[in-house]
Amino acid sequence: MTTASSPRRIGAEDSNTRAQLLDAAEQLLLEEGYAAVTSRRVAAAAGLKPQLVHYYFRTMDDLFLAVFRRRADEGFALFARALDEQPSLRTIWNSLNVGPGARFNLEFVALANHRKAIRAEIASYAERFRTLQLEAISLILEARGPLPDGMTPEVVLVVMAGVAQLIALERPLGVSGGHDATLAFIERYLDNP
Amino acid sequence: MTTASSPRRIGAEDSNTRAQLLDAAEQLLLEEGYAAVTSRRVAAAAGLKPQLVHYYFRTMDDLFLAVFRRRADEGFALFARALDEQPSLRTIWNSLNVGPGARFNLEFVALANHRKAIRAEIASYAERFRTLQLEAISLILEARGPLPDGMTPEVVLVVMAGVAQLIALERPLGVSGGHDATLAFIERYLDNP
DNA sequence: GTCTATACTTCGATAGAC
DNA sequence: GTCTATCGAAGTATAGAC
Repeated sequence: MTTASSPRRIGAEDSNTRAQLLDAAEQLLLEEGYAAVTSRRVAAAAGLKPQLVHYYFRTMDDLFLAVFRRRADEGFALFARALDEQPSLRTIWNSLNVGPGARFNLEFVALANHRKAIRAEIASYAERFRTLQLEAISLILEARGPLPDGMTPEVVLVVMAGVAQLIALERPLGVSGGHDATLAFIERYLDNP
Repeated sequence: MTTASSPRRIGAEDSNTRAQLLDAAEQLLLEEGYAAVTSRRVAAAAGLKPQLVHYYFRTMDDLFLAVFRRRADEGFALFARALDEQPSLRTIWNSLNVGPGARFNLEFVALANHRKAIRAEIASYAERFRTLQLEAISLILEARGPLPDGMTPEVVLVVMAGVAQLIALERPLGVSGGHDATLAFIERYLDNP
């Protein structure tokens, strides 16, 4: 998890305290945005001293990366398993951050805009995830028969992902124009090829 | 622009210095994210003293709001005018932040997640914009003839907005899977009812 | 292996000088 | 009407004590 060879010592990866810090950082990120994830605030939320953050994570970037990886690995595994059990359009739709994971995403993308290390990690994860989704949706749509002209599986995936993300971004703001109608439209498509 | 009655004095709204600060803040926001927009960095970018930020904007929130409003008002006016000249699906598609305005949007939405005053402003703007878009797209689609079952003008608008936003978010990260195919699909739809 | 004392930098904001 | 001197709080990070 540490970025490079460093003279300073770093806490054990399986430490309980470390996990508490990760939890606190994740919650802060979701509730108040990445700018609120500071060493002091993370520590305070975990009931620990600020310096401990730097003991377990050499830099704040290391902390952000650890938070991201934990969620990403979990999300990837969950999706792969769901796909294995039930390879349907609905499983793919459910994987598209309609829930709380979307705000998480938003914060990381915003963060990635000005932190190189984080950008690389997010991009790599997003590519892997999209590839897996694309393979799955191609098989599923193929079984349904031919698609309208120009509408490839890629297009269906990007449209679903876009709609899911737009709604996830707007809903917390209280903007909801057109959401219900679009969700209904997608529901119908999921059920009915 | 100031939030409330305050004992402290605030610089004139048409001041040249003030405009320079707004420009600097906007550029920083786009290039480095909202967390980089601090009084000191804004001032440095404008070649001015940090305290001037607080002279022209009582709080940093006031500065953010001023930056947002300037762009939002301009965007709204541009769109209304474009719509008047050429009321087409393409005009609506072009208004959906495919360009540089998207990152701007992203930063503000992220910012809105933890600043009440900003959230209210953005939500109100988004609603107004969406309403105008919806009126326009309804007229345009009506003229094209009946839509497929369940696909209302709202749905078309949300889908287009979602795709535009997804691409705008992913492109700077270097993620591009499915973008080209989807853009081609939309192009075809814009031209060809 | 785990945590604390501490250095140094940058932040937002105000009061008051020109 | 415009800008400067300055404060107190918060930020990241390191070296070293238990």
